[in-house]
Amino acid sequence: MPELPEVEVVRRGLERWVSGRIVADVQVLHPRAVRRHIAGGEDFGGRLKGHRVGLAQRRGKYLWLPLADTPSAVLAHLGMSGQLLVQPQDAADEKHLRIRVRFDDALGTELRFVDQRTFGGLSLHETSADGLPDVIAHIARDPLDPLFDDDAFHDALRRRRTTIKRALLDQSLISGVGNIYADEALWRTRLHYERPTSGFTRPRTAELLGHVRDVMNAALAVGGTSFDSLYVNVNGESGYFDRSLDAYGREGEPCRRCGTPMRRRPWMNRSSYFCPRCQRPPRAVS
DNA sequence: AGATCGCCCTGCTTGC
DNA sequence: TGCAAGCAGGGCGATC
Repeated sequence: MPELPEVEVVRRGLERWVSGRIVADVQVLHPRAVRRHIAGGEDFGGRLKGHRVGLAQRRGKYLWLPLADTPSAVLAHLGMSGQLLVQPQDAADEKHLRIRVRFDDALGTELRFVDQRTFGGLSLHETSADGLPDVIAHIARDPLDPLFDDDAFHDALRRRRTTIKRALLDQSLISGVGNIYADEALWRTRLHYERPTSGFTRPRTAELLGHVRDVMNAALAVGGTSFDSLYVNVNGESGYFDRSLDAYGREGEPCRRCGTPMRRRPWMNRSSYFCPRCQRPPRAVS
């Protein structure tokens, strides 16, 4: 599943292989892939045609391609299984190919949106003065954004009546943190996922944010090396998930700090992985 | 308005 | 072996 570092790798790939090219034709092969484009697939393709693609942008797990000389952008979310690939035009269609974008040049490659589970999709939206697509105005800056405000995040944590993992996954507070990196950062900070945010001290928030950034940067460092080829590829191919996870998916395996078997708990239709010794529950939560 | 929860989707894994 | 249930999970809309 693509998390923020993988999405950033995709953004860089798009910037290199797609930005600057002019759209010649768009094929929408599955309506669900453009469900956020209310006017439908036909309208989506028609509005892209003839426009030059600007520099690829990203916030959290959203990325978008501005259409040059227009106040609009193609917004993309990869969801659970989405991929954006730059493929040779004569390459065989992927089994779950949803959208194809051809360009008005002789480079011989096309952009493909491939998505097995169809949680992701593309859509076209108006952009505001700062270039942000209007439909993601509510998405907070992500922790790798230089303009992310650590103090404001801390203040928001103190105001909320919620627990820390819910807050980490709340895209209006901080974006780009998914279930995996939330568990990783909490393990590193020795925090239980049900710890109330109202009692957080400034140093604790700072430590947590530091660990969130560390795990993301580590994954980015690994994942950013493998894409320097003709193809923009993503989707867990960084190898980071195979070797470097300390918490996620490690139920029953020894904690890398203290050796205590790690636990998994059902949580919000998901799972939370934690060390019962390093990450003590706040009250009667086991 | 803040918090919670169900739903969308498909392929792999697990269990009977 | 075959089938059903469970699981993965980001984001959004409905609900309280």
